[in-house]
Amino acid sequence: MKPLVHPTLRDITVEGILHALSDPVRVAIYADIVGSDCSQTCSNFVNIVDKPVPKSTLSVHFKALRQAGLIRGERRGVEMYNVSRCSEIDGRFPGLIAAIVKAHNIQSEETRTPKVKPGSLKKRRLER
Amino acid sequence: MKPLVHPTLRDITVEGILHALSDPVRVAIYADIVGSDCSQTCSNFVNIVDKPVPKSTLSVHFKALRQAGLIRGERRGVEMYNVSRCSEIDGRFPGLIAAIVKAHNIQSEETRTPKVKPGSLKKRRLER
DNA sequence: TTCAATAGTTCATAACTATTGAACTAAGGA
DNA sequence: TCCTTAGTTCAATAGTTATGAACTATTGAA
Repeated sequence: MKPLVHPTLRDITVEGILHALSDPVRVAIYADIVGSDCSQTCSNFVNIVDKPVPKSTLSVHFKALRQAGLIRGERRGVEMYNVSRCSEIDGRFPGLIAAIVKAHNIQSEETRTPKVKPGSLKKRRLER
Repeated sequence: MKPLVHPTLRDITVEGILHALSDPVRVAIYADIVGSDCSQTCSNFVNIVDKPVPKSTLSVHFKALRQAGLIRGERRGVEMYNVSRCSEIDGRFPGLIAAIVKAHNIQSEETRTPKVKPGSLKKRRLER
């Protein structure tokens, strides 16, 4: 099986990070990985949003997060464990990851307990 | 001519912001608008990156920034003036915009004065 | 060693999104 | 009025993404 590729810190770009996290599924996965203190397998995230994410799609999302330099993946047997590279990234772009994850959490919290009357938002965020 | 549409603060999403700023031309335009104290017309940005940006493309990019809620545009005669909505956004997602613009500036600075051997970077950013 | 189960990847294709030249609109002069 | 300038829209094309189906790789059990 092909070895996993991870960009060096220098090859990580702001645009790449923002693009990777501009997808609702990927930002949810990433916020979860950043917030957890142990590494996580792909299939933990099948139900990260309301609708189950197909495993081929999950695989593509994890590849996108790896290639953006946001996570590091390691195969262990049949599974793959993923950890965040946020402390590395923080050395180069201080505060960036924290601000994005915080904003994501604020938004998720709003969606979970909306201040406006439920259903009045045109596009509810977790729908696809 | 069609009136400009701007989302309300509530309708702005983190994903929308990240997507809008995941394009190298748009993030450069936006960082410039945030960093300047007066409003800016579209055509000021034709040479924001090394290669001139066609005006139809610029128009689409400004529409994307407006629809993401990042800027507010106002037609004045034949021109359009644009200002950042960062203080509004900061009320909802504190520190997000500042962190992204700062990271963009760090990256631009690195590219302008590379630590690695000159010429080894694919895309050098020209100064304006 | 063979089989089955499990985790993840690859491929093909369909659906979507982005770029841009050309034609257009609208405003402000001369 | 006609010209110029600023920006928009359209249409063609190029590029990207999502996902079911088929695949590989690893593990454990029989």
